[in-house]
Amino acid sequence: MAAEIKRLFLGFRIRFFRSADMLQVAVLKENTAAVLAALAKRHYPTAEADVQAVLDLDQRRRELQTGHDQAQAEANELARQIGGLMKTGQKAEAEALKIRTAELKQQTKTHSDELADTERQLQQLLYKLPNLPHESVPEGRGADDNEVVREWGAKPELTAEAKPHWELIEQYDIIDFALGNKITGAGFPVYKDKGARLQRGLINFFLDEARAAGYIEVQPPILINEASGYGTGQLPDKEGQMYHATADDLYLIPTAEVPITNLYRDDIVATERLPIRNAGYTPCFRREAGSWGAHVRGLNRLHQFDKVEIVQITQPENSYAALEVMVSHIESLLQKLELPYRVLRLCGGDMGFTSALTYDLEVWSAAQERWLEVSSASNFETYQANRLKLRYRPEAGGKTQLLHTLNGSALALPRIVAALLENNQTAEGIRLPQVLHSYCGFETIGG
RNA sequence: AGAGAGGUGGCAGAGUGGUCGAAUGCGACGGUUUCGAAAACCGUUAUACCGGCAACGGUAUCGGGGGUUCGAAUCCCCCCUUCUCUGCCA
Repeated sequence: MAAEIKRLFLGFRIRFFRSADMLQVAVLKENTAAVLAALAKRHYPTAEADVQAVLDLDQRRRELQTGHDQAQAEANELARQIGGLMKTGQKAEAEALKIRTAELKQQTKTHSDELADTERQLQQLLYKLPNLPHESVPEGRGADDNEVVREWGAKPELTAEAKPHWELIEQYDIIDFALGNKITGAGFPVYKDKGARLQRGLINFFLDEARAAGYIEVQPPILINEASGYGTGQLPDKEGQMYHATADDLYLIPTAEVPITNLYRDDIVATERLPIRNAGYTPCFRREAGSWGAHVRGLNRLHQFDKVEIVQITQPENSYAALEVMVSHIESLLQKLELPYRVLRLCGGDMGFTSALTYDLEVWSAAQERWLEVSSASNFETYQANRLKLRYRPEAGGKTQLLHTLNGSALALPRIVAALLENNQTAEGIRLPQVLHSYCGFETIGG
């Protein structure tokens, strides 16, 4: 799901976040060498030039800000004096002051135009820079360089007659792509009978587990406005990946992370509310333009799918511990579903743009004989919080500081369903894992 | 969807062109008082940026954006949003 995260987070915003940077300028300034080293791990090509340009633009920005403020201060003072003169009827004196005022007005206009321009350039540049990888992120350029942290479970031995899930769903008539084609289009399957009930059971199972793990359930809107799209980074660059309802200028969410994380946009969170833990089930919509290929048959890639997402917002010193706990929660789901899986720590070259550290979880799909990504859990540190203006106050009366945001899928349904069907197929039908029996109201499909 | 009325600091609520970041009340925090607490009294109580070691000073922000003006919470335009009535609907 590294690619997925990348798709989701490449977009950036300028207009809504005048002073929000992606990487904080102060960090670049004070730790230039460390930043450059971290960007090298990402194989980010123009790091040195970009960082230098950021520092130069920031310098320019300060100068303009100072100039603007001084001119404006003088203008404000003159306005006060003119007010006093008008009151006492000294018209001529007031008119004399207006001459200087007109000058200052021109000056502040020039300054603020230039300032806005400089800030825009600075933003664009900062938005180009990816997050800095955590020190534990392995070196590497692509998926082959990801580090397998651990594997769990034994891969099932299937018979020669074993089928991939796209055949099983037809055999048992539980998921119907042709019907979806008729009413919507490709990639919008219809779940029927036990297929539909399995979906519902999985969603309830995931939500109940999340609640037991301390996550507060939320049910957010699945259409979001432009500001939210920019808040978590889907817009504007990845606009083409979201469905856009142009009549109302709203977007269908590609993941619940967008509305849930944006819940806390512009907040200064009271310390006693931390950490924030939310879980939410939503359908997710992705246009997946240009990403279809021969290996994405059946449930492997859809335009609409269901997912339970978990989100955490923590104090900086707690975020990496929180990430580990999130991953073990996701693992516990897979273990209860009795699906063999492995945990990958993504390398610098494969990691999503906004992430500092990402774990992907993949289940073994026995009939396809490949690993399927079913979850991606990331710590974004302050990268998203900076854009969201999501802060807290470490000490009463002290300065605000950015929080850390994290999220993970727990879990995305389609590939889980694919693996459940394939791995558990027998001559007598598909035997569901014990934990799902009460959730679904049946134990087998077919047979 | 149509008509009308609103959107001000943590909350409530003044303010309709001039020194207003904004009265007053409540809440919160600190202090005085008290054995302790309540009450009373005094004080503090937004965010961001710029300058400064700091103290502090400056700038911006009264739903969002633009405009008029020497000067805008206050006037004008557009948008968002809340409430009431009508319409429609699950």
